[in-house]
Amino acid sequence: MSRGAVRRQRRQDELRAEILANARELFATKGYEAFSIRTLATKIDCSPATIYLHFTDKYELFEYLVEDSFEQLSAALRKLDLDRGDPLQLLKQGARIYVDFGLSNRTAYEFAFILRPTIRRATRWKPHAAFQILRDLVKRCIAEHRFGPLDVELTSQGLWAAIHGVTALLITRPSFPWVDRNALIARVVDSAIDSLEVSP
Amino acid sequence: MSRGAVRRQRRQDELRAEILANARELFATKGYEAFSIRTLATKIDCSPATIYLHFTDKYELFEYLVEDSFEQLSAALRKLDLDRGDPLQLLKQGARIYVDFGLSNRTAYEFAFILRPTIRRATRWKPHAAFQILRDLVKRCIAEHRFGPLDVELTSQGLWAAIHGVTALLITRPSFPWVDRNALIARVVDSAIDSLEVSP
Amino acid sequence: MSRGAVRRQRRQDELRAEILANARELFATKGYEAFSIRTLATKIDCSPATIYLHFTDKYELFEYLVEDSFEQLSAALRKLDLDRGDPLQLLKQGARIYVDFGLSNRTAYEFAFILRPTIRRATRWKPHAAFQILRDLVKRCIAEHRFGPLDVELTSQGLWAAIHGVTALLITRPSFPWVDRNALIARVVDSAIDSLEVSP
Amino acid sequence: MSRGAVRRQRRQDELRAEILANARELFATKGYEAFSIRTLATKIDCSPATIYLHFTDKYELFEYLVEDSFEQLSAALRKLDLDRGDPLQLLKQGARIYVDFGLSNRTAYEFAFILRPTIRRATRWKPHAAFQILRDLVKRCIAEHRFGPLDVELTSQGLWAAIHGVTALLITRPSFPWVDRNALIARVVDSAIDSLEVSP
DNA sequence: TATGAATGAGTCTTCATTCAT
DNA sequence: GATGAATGAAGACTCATTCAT
Repeated sequence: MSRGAVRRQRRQDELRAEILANARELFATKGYEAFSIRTLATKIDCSPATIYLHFTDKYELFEYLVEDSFEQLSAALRKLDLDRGDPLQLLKQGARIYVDFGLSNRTAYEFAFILRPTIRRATRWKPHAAFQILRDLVKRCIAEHRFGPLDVELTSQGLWAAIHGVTALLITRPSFPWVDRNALIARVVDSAIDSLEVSP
Repeated sequence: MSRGAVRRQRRQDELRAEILANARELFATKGYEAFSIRTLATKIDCSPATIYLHFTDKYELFEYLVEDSFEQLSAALRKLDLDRGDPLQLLKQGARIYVDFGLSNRTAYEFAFILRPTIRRATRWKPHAAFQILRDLVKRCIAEHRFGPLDVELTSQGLWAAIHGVTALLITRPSFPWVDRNALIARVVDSAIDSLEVSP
Repeated sequence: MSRGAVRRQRRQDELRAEILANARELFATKGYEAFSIRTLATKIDCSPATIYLHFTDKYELFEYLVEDSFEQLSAALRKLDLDRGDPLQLLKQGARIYVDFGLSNRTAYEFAFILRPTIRRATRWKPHAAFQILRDLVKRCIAEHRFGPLDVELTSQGLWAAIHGVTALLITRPSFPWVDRNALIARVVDSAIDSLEVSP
Repeated sequence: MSRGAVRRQRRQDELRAEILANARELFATKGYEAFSIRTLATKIDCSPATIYLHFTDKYELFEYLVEDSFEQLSAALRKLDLDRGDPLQLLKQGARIYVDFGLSNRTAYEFAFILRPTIRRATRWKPHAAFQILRDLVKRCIAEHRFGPLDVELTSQGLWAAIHGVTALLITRPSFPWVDRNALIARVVDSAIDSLEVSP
């Protein structure tokens, strides 16, 4: 690749990154419908047509951000050393990472679990990688007798539901008079997991 | 009030009710932004301008439906005889009613806890009546020593978060491969509450 | 109807008429595709949205003008007293009226026989009233032995084709160095009809 | 010219040919306005900018195709041996070739006689070579006393008009319930010419 | 009370064209 | 010679809202 081409590519990438960053922001604050390519273009100071050089349409842009958000969440969870250590501790840590990820990456969390495009161009929500990780940990907890002989799928979904609950509420109702967030999260996570434990 | 005035008032009320019923439907299927006064007017066969005689704008209409939805939820919960019986059982029943309400009144639940208007005209989300009921039950559980000496507020919020989690996911991600819904709900409720119990 | 309503209706009708007149003009000069609702709106000094109060979309507006043009042409032809007189003379007069109509109502003629919308929303071109009149005259010519025993349909279509030819060329290629228009039209009409005559 | 230059020139020419072939197709299906350089570029798998290396703009491309179409039509007509044989038969054959050319080369015919670009950059339609051939035959018919002492120009234009009529209608109104096309064409041609003949 | 008409602003998207490389 | 990137201008169309009636 020539010097010029390299430079061009770089500018290109920067622009794409800027589009994504701003789109993320806008989608999350406005929701799918109220998000407008025009506004986005204005915000990053380019013409609407330029956006279309990178994404074929609004929905594709949205979809990309959803994928990307799942990606980020999985990445965060993969930082755990999943195969070693007490699975129950790992599960609690995982749950905590999940919630924390949501709170420090609100927009990503919104894409992954809250926003819904009106045009459901056949968006089927399938178990995501993060959920797989959770499930694997639950499986280990059962296998290693930290939990009773529970149904893996049921347990995992129940757990996910509980931690999604805190995360979603803290994100979407920030003005509610919440108690200390850390305590709240801890309580939800502990309640959900402790009850499954085989008492020693 | 004269006979005529009465009749007029009645027609008035009917129209208002029709507006509300259809608006609820539309808001819930389309979301705040994609909802259109025009479409609403067409659906109930009147002019857009007529809607404005009952609600000053789209947002006010939305807000009304939010209030109303909270109302409905509280009404459902008030069917419990809150002052008698085992508070722990009552709490579980209450939680179950909460989730069931959400699933059989998706639109109302969406208004109360999921939808967010784009224009955040300083909507402050304050503890709603349903939450108060929950809290009162928690308080009784503690007072009657079914729970340990827990923080009422923290416990109540944690509980709410968990049950909101299932409800919201079941509503907004219907195409996810959920396990049996009843079992899932039961698990979330039980997990959240059992762990708080003072072991007998 | 109240005084106010009448006045409103009148203004309404005027606007509609203005829309139609200007749309006719624009469609004819620009063609279907290049015609723009925006331009039309600007020309009659109203907002684009206003146009949509009268016609649901560009295509419907176009279609209306097509219908209307056929209507006008038929009206022009119906001025002939079709049942009396020498059918051959009537036929020649009819042909002449057809061409003259086209030349003095270019836009109407364009709608009826020249313009084609790109989006062919199933526009099936069916025999129009003007063509029926032509055919009836041909039928009479045959019945009254001014023509030989010709096929009515074939003869009528052939005749139509010839006179459409002159009309279309004179309209769409005005800068061609035509001979005297009257003579040309007369020639085409005469040639097309004389050859069918039973020599006396 | 060097070997390299020759090869380069060849590639060049091929590209140009491809542009033209596809542009012809697109212009004819979509009309002048709906034709898009972008679509063209996509179709032949090159960048829009590349098209501009061969034609200064959309209009020039269009114009070239018009010229070229006239060219093709003349070529088809020149297959007649114009100087020998019965001029009247030749004229009929010529007319038939004209119509057939139109029907089997719709796009070319559209360019030559039907399509009109919106931007009329002062396109003056001048007598084309095909017309000249027609006129020459008419002249011979008169000179050789197959026709009466007619005005050459008037006769030629009249003839052209008639055969353009069938051709244009058959092309632009294909869904009309036409009688047998061959018979129709024959009728139009015969009618137009027979009437000019000096009866033997 | 109810509404038909009207509109300004804004939606997504496409286009012909230019220009630096 | 060829192109990828960029854009200004324009396309059809929809909407919340107002206002005269």
